[in-house]
Amino acid sequence: MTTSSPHTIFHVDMDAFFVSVEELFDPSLKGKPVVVGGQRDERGVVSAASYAARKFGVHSAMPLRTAAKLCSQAIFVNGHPERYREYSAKVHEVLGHFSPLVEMASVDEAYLDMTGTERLHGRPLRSAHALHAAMKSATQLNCSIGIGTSRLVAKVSSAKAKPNGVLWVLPGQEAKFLAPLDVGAIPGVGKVMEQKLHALGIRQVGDLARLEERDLEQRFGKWGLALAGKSRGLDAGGWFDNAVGENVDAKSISHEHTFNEDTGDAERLRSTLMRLSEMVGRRLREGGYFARTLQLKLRYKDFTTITRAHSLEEPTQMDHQIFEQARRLFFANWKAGAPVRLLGVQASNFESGPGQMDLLEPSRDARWQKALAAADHLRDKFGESAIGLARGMKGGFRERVHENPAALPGSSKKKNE
DNA sequence: TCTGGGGTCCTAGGACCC
DNA sequence: TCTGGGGTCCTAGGACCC
Repeated sequence: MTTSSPHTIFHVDMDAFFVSVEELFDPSLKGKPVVVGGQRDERGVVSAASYAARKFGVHSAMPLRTAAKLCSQAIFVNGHPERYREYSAKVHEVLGHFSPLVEMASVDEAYLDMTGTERLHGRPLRSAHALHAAMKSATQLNCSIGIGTSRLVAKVSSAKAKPNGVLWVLPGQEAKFLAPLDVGAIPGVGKVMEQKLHALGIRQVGDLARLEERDLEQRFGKWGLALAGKSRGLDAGGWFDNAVGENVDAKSISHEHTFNEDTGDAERLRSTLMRLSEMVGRRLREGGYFARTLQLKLRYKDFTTITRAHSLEEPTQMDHQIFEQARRLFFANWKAGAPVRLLGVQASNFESGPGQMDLLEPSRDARWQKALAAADHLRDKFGESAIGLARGMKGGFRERVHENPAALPGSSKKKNE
């Protein structure tokens, strides 16, 4: 982003989104300590907590069982991803009335480039309040809005505006606004980086801004350089540099599953890999992606986790090819019989289309494509359980797919909700 | 406390080629 | 004979985000 004529960026963040949506479906939840993400005795983490629950120390990403201990009277609610998608679409629609440049950063937050909309919508604070009101009347949901000259400043200020507020950081005031905040407030600075900075006596963003760029680069490489810019309110590094609304293609598609209880049952593990492979294949076909690299993820009881990848000669989007690699990688690396906590399958390294078809048997791939298209169609029509391409499921057993809100990107928030 | 699921980006080492 | 260095691809792991 250039400095010549400052951009006006809005960051719109829905307040306690999952909880608020659940309240619309069950108004009796209002005002109570509510935890969304699963039941109190389940393996899993909190996707969202109501403000009443947060008073007990419950927060996103915390194990459900811990939340139950902290707040025994909390009401535990399973997530409903389809509801969140539905409301996310409503949110998106409202935002579209305010700027053509809207970018949903996750289900419950978005960036808007409001540069040059003043003639239509008025000054930033005025349009933000109009947006806030329009959001409430269209969705019955509260949001908070941060306004700044960069994504970074808009995002940090929306966090400061919570709950249900609007905050505008005037052009030129970015460094002053950020200076007193803890370094952990900078998006991209997590626990590890925060500790490293604290160890150097750097606690606030202002401390960071006073350092020489070169020193930061020497100590932290590329990321150090970006950090120097961020401390002054600039969008530096990675995704932040993209223009708002710019379409970015997916880089990977993955599915993973944590078992309710660890299992060393080879047949069960195999059938889970099959199901995950089908889910990945399905999404590849929906998106029109062909993947060259397939990766297996394996987590044991003690949480040690390995990933093993393999790149194919020709990219694929077909279930059986994905499964073939996942299965091979699994049985080549699994300590046979060892209890497994999690399995995952990931596709990446996308290319635009399939390469050479099988010359010896040109009809083979085509037949598969056709069969899969038909299966996808049936699933669309009758639901996920209508059909399984899973062959050789001797146990006759499939792990049940249970709808978890966390399956949505942007489902939990470690901070700043 | 006992740790989900779906992503992105970065680093680092080794293979391989020139 | 000993010893380069750059570039690219692949793989593994980890920090971080929502």
